[in-house]
Amino acid sequence: MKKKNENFFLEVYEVVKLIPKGRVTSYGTIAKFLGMKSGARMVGWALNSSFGEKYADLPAHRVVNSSGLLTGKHHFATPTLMADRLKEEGVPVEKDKVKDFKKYHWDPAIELEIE
DNA sequence: CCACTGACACAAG
DNA sequence: CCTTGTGCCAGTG
Repeated sequence: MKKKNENFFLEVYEVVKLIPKGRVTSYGTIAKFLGMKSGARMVGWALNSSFGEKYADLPAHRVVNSSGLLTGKHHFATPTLMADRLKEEGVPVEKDKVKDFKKYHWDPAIELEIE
């Protein structure tokens, strides 16, 4: 028997860590990339489950919802940390939302294929 | 075992 | 564009 979907967590972390600077992705994209089409919630759950542990290196601020909205900013140390960090990375944020999200959207299934 | 919750996504109004 | 409702999987009480 397998070890449950624990591997799923690691996959999420890996993908998130692979997100290049100045780029953002969505929970649904990661979920789909991992094969969980409807597991978008699980992605966020996975992050929240390990956020603050050894995965502090996890750039969760680069992960937003399908609309580019910073839904998880409330879980950061400060609600402005996420938006502020994205701006530092070079991603314009407008009203807790990534500007030109489509343009900054990073898709592992595609980007990783090109590399 | 059942009910509620959650860093979402999609459809309809 | 915004709000509401439903579906999804897993965890917690």
